[in-house]
Amino acid sequence: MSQIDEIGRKIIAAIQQDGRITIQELADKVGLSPSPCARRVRMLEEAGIIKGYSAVIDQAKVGLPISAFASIKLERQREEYLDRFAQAVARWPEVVDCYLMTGQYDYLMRVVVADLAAYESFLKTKLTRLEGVASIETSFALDQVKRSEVLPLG
Amino acid sequence: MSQIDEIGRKIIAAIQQDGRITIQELADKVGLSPSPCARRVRMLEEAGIIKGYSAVIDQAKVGLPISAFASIKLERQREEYLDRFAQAVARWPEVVDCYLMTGQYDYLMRVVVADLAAYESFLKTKLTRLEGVASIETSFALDQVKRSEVLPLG
DNA sequence: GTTGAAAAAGATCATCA
DNA sequence: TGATGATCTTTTTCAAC
Repeated sequence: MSQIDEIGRKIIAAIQQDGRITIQELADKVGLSPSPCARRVRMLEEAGIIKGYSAVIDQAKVGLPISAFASIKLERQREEYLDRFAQAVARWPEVVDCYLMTGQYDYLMRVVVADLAAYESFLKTKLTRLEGVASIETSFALDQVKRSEVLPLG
Repeated sequence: MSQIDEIGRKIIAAIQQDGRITIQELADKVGLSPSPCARRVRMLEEAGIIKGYSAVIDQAKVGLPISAFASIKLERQREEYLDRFAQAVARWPEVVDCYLMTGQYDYLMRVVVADLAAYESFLKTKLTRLEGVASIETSFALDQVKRSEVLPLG
């Protein structure tokens, strides 16, 4: 399963950097001929290692300059609350990332919005209305210092 | 610049969901014929709205199950420190996301590693060695509840 | 795993409305 | 800005090595 060899790592690295690289270029880059290279990519897709492909969009340029980080505590970590929370989060498009955390908070989420008013609205009409939410603490990002699409393989 | 019309928004939404969608399919989906659709995609690329394309990789399946969130305070928010910090972060592949923040911390970063030992090593050999870092607080993600590649456009 | 060739699919470009 | 059709590139699939 996670028995990925040197060539597999090279493919994953290259395909993260350019999700639209052609099989020929990729084959060159990893030192393979096109056929086995294509076969390997297909295997990575079928294994779920490559989950999909996406265009990387400039948030600010599409009118969404704000990333708000909300740290959330639930009243109790009851299974029921956790499930409901996950379902709600899945429905809300503003929430682009959400993690179940160790430590003093239960969740950390990144919320992408156009302005503070939109964040206010997200809080009032969605997050605070969810049952079981005990507290919310928000920090705002002033600037994105780094965003890498490439995982640190070997 | 951010004068994106309905079709532009549809293109951006669709191309985030599938970064390898063909121009034909995309054209169908947004109600255009292939040529003008391709022209629009190229314009979005040239405007930097589409920054690139990437394969979405399953972190856990490539042996990187841990996301650590480090909140960092600098000694002083001197320009010099900020620049150096940004440069260091750019060099470290473990740091996949990093934001300059409002509030009690200066930075929030997500660090992707194979295990706690690797995070320890990241702290010891890299982060704590950087001049100007006053404090580091880490929380670990137990689970990824959501990760969306799609921004909440209109 | 490699090579090479043929068929199918997609992208691109000039041109016209 | 959008549509159409010709051309070129790329991908895929297949054989044989």
